[in-house]
Amino acid sequence: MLRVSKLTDYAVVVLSRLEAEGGVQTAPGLAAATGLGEPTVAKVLKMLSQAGLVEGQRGARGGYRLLRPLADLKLSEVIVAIDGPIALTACVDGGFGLCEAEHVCPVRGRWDPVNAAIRDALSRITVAEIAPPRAPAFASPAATPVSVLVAE
Amino acid sequence: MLRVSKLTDYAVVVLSRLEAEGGVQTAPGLAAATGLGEPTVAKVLKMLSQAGLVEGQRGARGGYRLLRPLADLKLSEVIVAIDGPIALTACVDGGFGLCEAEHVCPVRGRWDPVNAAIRDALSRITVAEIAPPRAPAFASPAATPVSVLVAE
DNA sequence: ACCAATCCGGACCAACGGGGTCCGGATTTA
DNA sequence: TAAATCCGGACCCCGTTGGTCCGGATTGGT
Repeated sequence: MLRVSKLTDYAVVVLSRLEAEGGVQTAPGLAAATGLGEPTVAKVLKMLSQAGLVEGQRGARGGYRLLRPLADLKLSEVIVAIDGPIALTACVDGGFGLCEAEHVCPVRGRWDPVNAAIRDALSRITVAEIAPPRAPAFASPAATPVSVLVAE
Repeated sequence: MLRVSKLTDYAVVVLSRLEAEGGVQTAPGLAAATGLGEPTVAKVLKMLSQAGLVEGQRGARGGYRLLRPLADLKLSEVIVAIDGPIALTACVDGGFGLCEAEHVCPVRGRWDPVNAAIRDALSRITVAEIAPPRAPAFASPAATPVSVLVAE
């Protein structure tokens, strides 16, 4: 499938929402605005915070704020923040001790150029490019019964 | 992690072995030559056969043979054969009915250019480029002290 | 004509990781 | 002091992946 995790997808949504609204926003607020689960959004924001893509401010009136505009944020950075290093195989750029049969593995290190190509491709795309252009966040707060749609 | 499945990795190994040896080879033979499990190799070959990358010949003296030289085989073809369509998210190029919240998903279709970029990158690499140039088991026993480095 | 070798198609099962939730603690504001 | 909020982790459930196995079909050899 060659998939990124759903969390990465969510991260893009949350980030775009952060930029659309601007300023400092709480995790529950972002959850409500995006229609995602509150604990899930919190988890995503924590990861993004650890990666230095957003900044969390504690206490009452706290929340998260964007550290860089999305136009300066590479997609690869988000993927790395959520999914970890970008590598198509477990043998990450010739690392040792990961593969039990690495001393006989005939493709050791040969995936490296492939990984590099993928990283390069994902570095050329910014989050702003895949974030929904619709800045208007109005989105009919009561008219978006996401929970209803999802609940089903 | 953005990983391809292990099976895809195995496929590259098996394919490279197929080309290195040439002609028609049996699944058990390839398993022995690559050090992979026999049922696993058989499974990989079946998938590659269904995808039209190799051809299986039944009966005694049967086996598999390569239909195209590895230099003409794109890496993306192998990945598609084993892992299925290349798409980073479940929403494959705007397909419907896959995501339960697609009506309200703000990033619907926006991953398409990303997927295209990945496909493009993987299409520019041939299997021959990542296959080991040659894999004679007797090649350099002393020149591969990897097992010593691993020391486990 | 029979048997052995081999591919073919599918079912089956165990293990790992992802996705989602929850809780206690730390920190800041009112 | 109390409320709001982030922080760090533990926890569990489910789906997919990886790996195995079996019966059937096909082909070549004896």
